[in-house]
Amino acid sequence: MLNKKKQLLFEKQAQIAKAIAHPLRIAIVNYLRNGPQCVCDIAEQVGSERSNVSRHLSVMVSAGVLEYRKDGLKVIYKLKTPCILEFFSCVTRVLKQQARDNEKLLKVL
Amino acid sequence: MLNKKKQLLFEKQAQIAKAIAHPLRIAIVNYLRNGPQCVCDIAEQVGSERSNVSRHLSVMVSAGVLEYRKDGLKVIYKLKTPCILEFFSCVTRVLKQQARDNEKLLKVL
DNA sequence: TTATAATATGAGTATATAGTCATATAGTCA
DNA sequence: TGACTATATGACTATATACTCATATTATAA
Repeated sequence: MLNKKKQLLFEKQAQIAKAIAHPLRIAIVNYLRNGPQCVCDIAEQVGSERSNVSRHLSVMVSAGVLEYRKDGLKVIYKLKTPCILEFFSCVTRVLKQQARDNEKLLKVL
Repeated sequence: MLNKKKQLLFEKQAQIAKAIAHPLRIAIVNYLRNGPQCVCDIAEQVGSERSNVSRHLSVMVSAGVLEYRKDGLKVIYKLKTPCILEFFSCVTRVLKQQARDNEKLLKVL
């Protein structure tokens, strides 16, 4: 059985993972590779309502993945911990492995 | 706006992120660092019902994060793409940053 | 064959999350 | 000031996810 400390750590880690575990949020993180962007441009880029994007952004801020600054009317969001991007290189490896597996399966059929 | 290909990629990536975005699943992945384990031992370790653990395991298998082999009555699960573990080193960095931020905040109060 | 054990899964409930619309808030500028 | 713009949020609905219990499936071994 796990102790309380470990459980708390796993919950925190899960919160961060959850913060990026959504197609729209991944699209946002991906867009922010190019540098800081306002909500309106992000919404335009990912093709969703501003109110919806605003919510997704605040989830990622709470999780510590993004940070923002205000600039006049606009609010500019940016990646806080760019190591998040490393995660995607692993994810890509997983996807490539899946593709190879599917290929093998196809040959057997 | 995003094209269809990108959207599909982001959905796949989100599926993988979702597969580990849960405290129990993180506990499982963490336990599997030590090597392959059966459902009963995993359930014991993480402190949850076997049926529940079994479901979590199958989610991670579908996402390509885990794989399994049968051994008599037991089913042995293991990490398929250990690079998933790298994700946690980033997550740890995020958490440390949060801790630093909180410290700063405390000093201001 | 029968009893037992490990695992998986259907069905149900409870909870969490996403998305939309309307509205509030705050900054800009004529 | 008043009109306008960007963003955030409350309230709601729809959907997804987690968990539990009962049951099915599969393998083992007496």
